[in-house]
Formats: sequence, C-alpha cells, structure tokens
Amino acid sequence: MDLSERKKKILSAVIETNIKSNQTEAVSSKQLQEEYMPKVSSATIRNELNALEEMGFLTHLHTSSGRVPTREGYEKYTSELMEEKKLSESEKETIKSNFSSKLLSLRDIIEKSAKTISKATNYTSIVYAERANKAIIKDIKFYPVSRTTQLVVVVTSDRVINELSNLGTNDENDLNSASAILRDLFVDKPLSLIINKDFRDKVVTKELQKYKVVFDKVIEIIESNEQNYLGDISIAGKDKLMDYPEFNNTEKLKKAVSLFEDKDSIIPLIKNGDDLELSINVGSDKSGLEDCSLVTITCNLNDEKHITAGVIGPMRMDYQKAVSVLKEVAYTIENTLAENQGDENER
Amino acid sequence: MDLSERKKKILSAVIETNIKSNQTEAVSSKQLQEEYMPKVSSATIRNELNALEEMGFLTHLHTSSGRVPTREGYEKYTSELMEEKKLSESEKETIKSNFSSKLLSLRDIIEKSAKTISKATNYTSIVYAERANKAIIKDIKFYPVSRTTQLVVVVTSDRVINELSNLGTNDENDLNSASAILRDLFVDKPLSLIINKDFRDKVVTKELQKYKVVFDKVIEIIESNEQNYLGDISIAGKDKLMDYPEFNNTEKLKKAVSLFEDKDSIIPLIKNGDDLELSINVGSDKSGLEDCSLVTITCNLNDEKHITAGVIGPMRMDYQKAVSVLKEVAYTIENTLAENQGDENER
DNA sequence: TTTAGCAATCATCACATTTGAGTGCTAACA
DNA sequence: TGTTAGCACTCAAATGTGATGATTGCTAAA
Repeated sequence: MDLSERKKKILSAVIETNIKSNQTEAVSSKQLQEEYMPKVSSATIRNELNALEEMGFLTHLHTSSGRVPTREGYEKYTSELMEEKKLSESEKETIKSNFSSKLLSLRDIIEKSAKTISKATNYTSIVYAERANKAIIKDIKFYPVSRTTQLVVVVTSDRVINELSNLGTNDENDLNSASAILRDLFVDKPLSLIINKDFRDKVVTKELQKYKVVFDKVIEIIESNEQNYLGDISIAGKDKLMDYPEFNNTEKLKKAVSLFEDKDSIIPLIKNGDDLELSINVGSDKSGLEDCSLVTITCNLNDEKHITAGVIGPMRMDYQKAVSVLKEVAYTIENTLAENQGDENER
Repeated sequence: MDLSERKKKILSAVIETNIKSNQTEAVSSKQLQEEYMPKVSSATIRNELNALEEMGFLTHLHTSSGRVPTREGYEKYTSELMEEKKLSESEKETIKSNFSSKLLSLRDIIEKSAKTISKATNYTSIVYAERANKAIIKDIKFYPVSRTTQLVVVVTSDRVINELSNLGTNDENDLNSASAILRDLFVDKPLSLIINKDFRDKVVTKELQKYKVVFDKVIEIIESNEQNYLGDISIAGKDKLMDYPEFNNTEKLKKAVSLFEDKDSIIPLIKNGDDLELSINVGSDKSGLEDCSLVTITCNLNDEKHITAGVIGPMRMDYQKAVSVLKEVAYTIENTLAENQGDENER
C-alpha cells in the first residue's frame, strides 16, 4: 500500500511534531498547515488526515482532539518514511571522547558504550556482549585461601572463571599436582566438551582417581558457569524513562524497573536472532514493555565476539537520533579496537 | 525526656497503625480508642496526642486531619519503644532455603542475600562486601589472545583481576619469562606496596629492563583496579519502592533510581563507619534519599571480610520486620559459612 | 479536488457546594 | 487533677456546574 507524496509528508509531519513535543500532544490540521504546508488549507489536510486514519496510521482520542500516530504509523515511518539524520561533528566528537584511547577491557567497553548512548539519546540503553560459542580452556589453577577454602581459577579464551570452593585438600603439593593433571587433560579443550559426560567418564582413570573430589568440584564450577553465564550486559540511564510522560504512571514504571533488574529476561529482548546490523522494533511485542520501542545495532568486536547495543524508549521515540547515535557508537567500537589492534603503540 | 507508659503506648500505636496501613494514613483519636484502648475516651487520647505533638513526635497536616509521626517520632520508636519481633519458623525456613548448602562464591552470597532480604521485607535491599584492606598478590599470568592482545590475570588474596591489554609482545616465551620475573618480584607482596613508586623504582633494574612495557602495563592494571575496586555490591528489589505511596511522585522515584545506578554514591551510604552490628538510620540524613530510612547489619564472613546488609525503605517502614529479617540473614551467612568450614563434606 | 464556513463535540479549567472526618475547647464530672 | 461528653469549627476531597476553546466532520460552493 503506497502513500501519495502528500500523505507521506503529512504522516511524517505528525510523527515528527509528536516526537519533538515533550508532551504526548495530539497534532491538529491547523498546526500542520502553519508549520509544514501553508499552501493548502487546513480542510484539505483534514481530509488527508482522515484518509490516513482510515488506513490505520493515525488515531483520534475523541472528536475534537488532534491526531496521534498509531503503532502502525510509527512502524510505517521508521521502515519507509524516516530519513537518515547525520550527527553534527561536535556530537560525534562528544561520543568519541567518551572512549579513551586505551585498550579497554570488555567490561569497560560495554559500560562506556551504554553510558555514552544513554547520555547522547536521553533514553535507557542496553549493551550486550554475547558469550563466545566456543570457549577454550587455557589454564586451571588452585590457590589456598583458608584451611578449607581454595580459590579455583579457570582461564578460558572467553572469560576468567574464579570461584571459592572446598577442594578437600589444602596441601600445596596436592593442589599443584591435581591442577597439573587437570591442565594436561583440559587445556585447549572447549568448555562444552568438558561438560559432556562421555568425555568425562573416559578421562577419569588412573592418576585422577586420587583427586576425584577436586575433579568433581572443578567440573561443577565449570558446568554452573557455563549454564549461568549468558554474556556481559550493561544498562545505563534507567532513570531516563521517567522523563517521558508515557511513564508517568507507576504501573508502567514498575514493570520497566523490574525488567531491568532481571538479566535473564532482558537478554532475549536484545539478542538479535538474525545478524541484522540495525533493527527497529516499534511497540516491542517481544514481551517486556508495552508501547515501548527498541532500536538495536550489532557490531563485531572480533571474529568471535559480537556486541549488541540498544536503546529502549517510548514508542514516541526520536528514532532518527537513536539510529545515528547507535551507528556512531558501533563505528567507534569497531574503530577503537581496530586502532589498538594496529601495530603502533600509544605512548 | 521520658514518656509516661500511656504516651509510649499511644505513640507506638500511632506508628504501628501508620506502618500497617498501605496508605500514608493519618491516625485519629477514635481509631486509636477502638483498636488499642477502649477503656479511655477519645477525648483523653486527644489530650495525649496533643502533648505528644508538643514534644515533637507527632504532627498534623491540618486542623481536621489525624496525627502522623514526625521523623523524631520514628526515631523515638526505633530507639526506645519498638519491641523485637521474632520471625515465625516458616519465615526462617524460607530465608534459609534461599541459601543452598553449597559453598557459594562471594558474589553468590551477596546476590542471594540481597534477593532474600528484599523478598522477605518487601523493601529494596543492598548487600555489600567490603574489599580486604591488605590484598596480597598470589600469582601473575599472561595469556595470548590475539596478535596484539593479551589477557593479564592477577590473582590476589581478595579477588581475581583480569584485563585485556596490549603487552607489546605475543611471543609465548617472552610472556612466560616476563611473568616469571614479575612473579618473583611481586608474589606475596601486598597490592598497596606495588603501587608505591619508591618500591617500583628500586625494583626496575637489570632483567626487567627488557620487559619495561609489560611491567608498566601490569602496574597500570593493578593501580587502576586498586583505585576503582570498592568492593562487591548487590542491590535487589529496586521496584519494591514503588509499592509505597511515598514514592508515588516521579521526582522522588527518579532520585532513587539514579542513586541505585551509581555504585560510587551508594557504597558510602551503607558503609558502617563504626563496627556497629545493627544500625537504624531514620530519615537518612546521609545524602541520597530524603525521608527514607536505612537499616543495616554487619556480619563477618571471615577474619578479613565484612558483609553489610541493608534495607532501604520509606520512613514509614516496618522496622520490626526489617530488623528481624536482617538478623536472620546475617545469622545464616555466618552459619552457612561455618558449616562449610567444618570438616564434614557434603555428598 | 480544494476550500470556506459552520455546527457539533469534548477535554479542561475555574468556581461553587456539599460532605464528613477529625480536632480543640469548654464545662461538667469523678 | 485527670477524664469525659458535647459541640463548634476546620478543611480536604468529592461532586456538580458552566464557560471556554480547540478541533473535527460535513456540506456546499468554487
């Protein structure tokens, strides 16, 4: 269903006016005429508005109120009508300046990104680093802490697991030979393999028998980590939602705050099924928040690691701003890293 | 200034009625008479209320409204009038059942504690594990990740630091001999010493010269961690605040949500200057949230590590509940750990 | 197809009125 | 001296009323 040029212009105008106003204000035919199309009369615009309403893009609160976009209206706008808006140089500069030139840890990167996006857009932002599919074990070491507590450190290509445990012995020699045996068995093997029972059964033999407790504990730690570790996530600007009249009722706000508190439910939201670079989800049907929109972008940190950055806000969101900020941040992430992976050394 | 028995009873009754009602309801003389003291007339109670008001423990919104406790009233109540309320066995059981019998990591303990407290009290809870004063370096290792990125792992008696860095070389031999030298120098030395410039200057000599870049990077990582690591903190039930009419205005809510987002400002709040076991702070003057109360308890995880658990809620908080839940959790923490430090092995 | 003109609609505001819960005070009582 | 009944007074909250103005839908003419 294609719209006439004038209808496109009017729908865009309604939506953009709506976005710019701080209130959830309805837009009137007169206002549109004055600000967008002084050549035609308000009556003409009214006719067009009526048509757009019949198509389902606009709606009406009551007879004498102006027009408000529907979910479908926003969707039409983001998917077809919206033009790309470049950020000003100073805005770009501000974003870049948030990332220091140092090579940051993954945690740093996602936290900085989330803060930056939230500050630049004035919406809540979520940045998520998926865990690697195939983490390889690099090292296993034990450190005595107290008589009955040992620190277990498992270094993988994806993350460093460290947990206190009771390995059943605190003898330094025992710990050393146990870890040596485990290293022999596990280093350069994928985490997923170790959880596999067949592999384990095949392996527990001879020397290992002596360190059965240690072996079990380490498996337990790896298993629990492998099951619980979903990736790294950072959310910033949770309070930003409250600036928008859409969230002026406590019910909605409560839902949002609970959602943000629970990683397990927020990760599926932001996880991009496909490898879309940019995705705009209007009136997020994907559970969570009603009448909210979610804009996400995915970029590659390296061959193994994807980062997905997103903006959550009211349906009446400044999509242009959100998109351009996300693009800039994604660019900066890939770029910052590229710089550091070059051969030059800072300092 | 001591109160007559009847005044004590009336003040307690006003406060407890106030706490029990979901609304911020003022309490009337008639209500008090019916529910607490049918032997005397409402007029008598009115006289007493008047006296309590003159002492500053109660107040009045307008002539014909009932009485509401002042901050001073709540303080008097928590410090002198409130009686200890034991939890029922089933409540205790519920709390205990949240902690599995496994020896949990510190992170697990504080997260579980926070969730448990929040669930049991219906208030927001904060659990904080202070960092150890004297962390000792136990190990330093490097792992090649990509051509220009290495994983630096520094194990200390207090935590495991791991960061990606560019050490300037990816040669396994180089990395190994560099880490060997650093281990020789640093293992069993306190973190604080390593940051000390004098010590560093004394140490950078002969063999180390070759690994100047590596040395600098490691120092940088340790230094930054030592400065930024404040301890582990977990906050649960941020949405609980919204159940209380006190937080029905967006302004307050926004403040609360922003506060919770910022670790740096929340830690000083909960940090107990003295080693008080239990502390009740009515109408928390300690920055942060106005008209809020903070109840905290401190317990020892081991000789080095203290855990502080707290409840944040409106001044009109169920202090009895908060105190008994906190006590139970503190007991469980110390106990759970004690069990695991015993000699028996589960399984 | 566009436009002017006009009746109809309805949220919003200001203002008045009513209602009822609750206190303060006074005078009498124990 | 402490307690009580009774009553006037106060004030928030609920309810009602009417005016205002923005905006639409419709019609008929250009």
